[in-house]
Amino acid sequence: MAKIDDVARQAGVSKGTVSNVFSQKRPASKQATERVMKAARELNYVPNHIARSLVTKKTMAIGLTIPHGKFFFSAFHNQFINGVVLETSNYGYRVLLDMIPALEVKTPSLASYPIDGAIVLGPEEEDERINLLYQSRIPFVTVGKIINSNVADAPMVNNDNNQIIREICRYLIGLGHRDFLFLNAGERKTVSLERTAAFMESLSENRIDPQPHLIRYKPEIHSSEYMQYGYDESVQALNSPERKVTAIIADDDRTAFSAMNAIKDLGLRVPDDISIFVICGDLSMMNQATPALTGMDLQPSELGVQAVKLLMRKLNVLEGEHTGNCIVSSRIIERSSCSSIGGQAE
Amino acid sequence: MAKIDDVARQAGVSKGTVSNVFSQKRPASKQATERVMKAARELNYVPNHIARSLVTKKTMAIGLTIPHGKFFFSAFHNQFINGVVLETSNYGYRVLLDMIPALEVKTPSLASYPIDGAIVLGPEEEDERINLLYQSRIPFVTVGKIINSNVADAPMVNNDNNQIIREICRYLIGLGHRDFLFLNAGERKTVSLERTAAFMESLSENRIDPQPHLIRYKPEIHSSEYMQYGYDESVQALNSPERKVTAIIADDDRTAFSAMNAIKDLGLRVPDDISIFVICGDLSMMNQATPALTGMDLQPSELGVQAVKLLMRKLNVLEGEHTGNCIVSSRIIERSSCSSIGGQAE
DNA sequence: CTGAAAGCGCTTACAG
DNA sequence: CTGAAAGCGCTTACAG
Repeated sequence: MAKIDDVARQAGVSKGTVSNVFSQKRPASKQATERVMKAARELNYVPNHIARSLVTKKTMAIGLTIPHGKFFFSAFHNQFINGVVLETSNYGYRVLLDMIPALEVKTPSLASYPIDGAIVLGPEEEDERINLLYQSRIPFVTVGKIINSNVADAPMVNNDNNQIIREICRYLIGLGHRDFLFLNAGERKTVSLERTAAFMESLSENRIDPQPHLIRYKPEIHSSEYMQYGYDESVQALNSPERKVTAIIADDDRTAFSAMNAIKDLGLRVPDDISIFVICGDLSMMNQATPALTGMDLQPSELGVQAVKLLMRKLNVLEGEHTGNCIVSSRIIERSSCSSIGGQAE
Repeated sequence: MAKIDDVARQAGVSKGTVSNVFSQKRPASKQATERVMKAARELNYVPNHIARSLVTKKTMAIGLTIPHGKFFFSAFHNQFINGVVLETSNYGYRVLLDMIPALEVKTPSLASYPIDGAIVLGPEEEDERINLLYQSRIPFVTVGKIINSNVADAPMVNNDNNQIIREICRYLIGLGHRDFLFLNAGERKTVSLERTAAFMESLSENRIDPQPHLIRYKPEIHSSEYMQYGYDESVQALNSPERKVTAIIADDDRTAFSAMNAIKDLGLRVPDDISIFVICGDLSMMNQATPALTGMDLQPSELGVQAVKLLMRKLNVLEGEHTGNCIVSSRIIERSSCSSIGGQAE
């Protein structure tokens, strides 16, 4: 590959001038520009991204650090990433998919992260990703709250999880439900903690005895086992002789689907016997189930867009103050999987 | 951030020795290693990835170039990317999500791609991504055939699209169907060309008149309009008075779902009136529809894994010959959305 | 096993 | 607007 010296020589200018033409950071005369471009074309020259990065200290990439382990994207992640990629490209940046801890293990000779900033998806308690990023002095934003960490000043984009759970409870309790199976997200996810707290509060405000053993957490599992969680937990909760559960709140669409399968296998019906509410699922998929699933619209794609904006602001790529956190709104999409306790469809 | 000179000074060794300790490319004495590590710890030193890249000419990242435009991941892409990310991390590499043309437009001061190799997802006819990559001399593999390009020697991973369409036709024709609506992928995708060719051949081998206007191609659209394609095309094909279509072959799950909605709205039933076959969809989602959808299992995750392996072999990271192309097997998952033409469930 | 020195391919004050 | 030169932070023959 041709390098800047080759172009400079062929165009009869200095390296600095070639640099100016390509970086556009300093003006170049029309004449010089033309000669440089001509030479560059002839030599098939393109500036070396790495060499440029070394001196500018910018990689023009942001990291998207996804949880490690046998991780599989859900529809939510999917849409979130869509939002991130689309918005990121608006600033001329790229997205580096990063499974930091997994990489650490495999690569004894670690090195700095070749990114200008990072988005941390789904923070957990004592999240190593956050500590790593903090130590590396890489600016980052989180999608979800940081809990139990000495790092607490990172901008955050989030849904209003407290509000969301309260709305769900109000809706379901309004239908007469008092006994819930809550199929929450992973146990260490801070979103789960937020939800559980709000759930307990909502119940006690409504003078309902919270039953901690009916709040379950998604294990860290492989995609193929994914459907098993909702199924097994549902069977266990619904199958006992003293069963009282009349409504299931499911973290995502898959969990809800597998719960539906369990309900069906137990000879029960949705929503006549059991209502199902999905917190974060793909709306078009949920609409395709029978009955169509009621749930929240969390706007995952918008979460991604806002996360990028926040980060770009922190990187001074986007102008404007650090408005701090950003809460993306959500609303209930009512379909047919929840009915009043009498069995009467809503 | 501390740099290599700082560590060398503090440890009382040369830069070269510090480098050896971290890169592990040359042996270092136990003593030197310890002193370097101690100094590094004290100074919080980590090698600068960019500086290293500049001299080694390796970025330790591969690009995943996804189609540009208002692109949204499907469940297929989702699983594919999962396979890519997981496998890539096995070699200590990272994945850079790239929407090349989109970036070009936004970034007048273009630069070389900071990647060691690339995976091109869903090649199209005269695909600019492929030309760009080829010009840049970046090794790449494609997921799908390259057609109508001067670049033809890139390793490829693919499903056997010809075989797949033939199997589908055999299956459906075996059920008595002779009039199909084929809701294919995007018009410029080479996979669509492969499928269409195989479809036409299968029909004529069975003495069925191919009806080109019943082969439709997915427009390049936004996620929210995505469901519209299958719906509109289905309505148009099924609504005409002289309708004969009895089976729909749908590219993906969303298209199939929207077709189902259309069928329902027209007062028809699946599979009694219309059979639906999904080529590339999320199997668990398809299982959740009513009726559960019959379709192919294309193993998207495995496609991703094999694409990475092929690329790693080309980059000499993975040993072994360039076995050339890799065809990932597929099979029909029979559920309840296809029945024999008489209306009798299969 | 280790050190001194050159070099990877750019950008950027500095001077003009 | 342009050039000469220093420097970004590493790795790597080369010599020992």
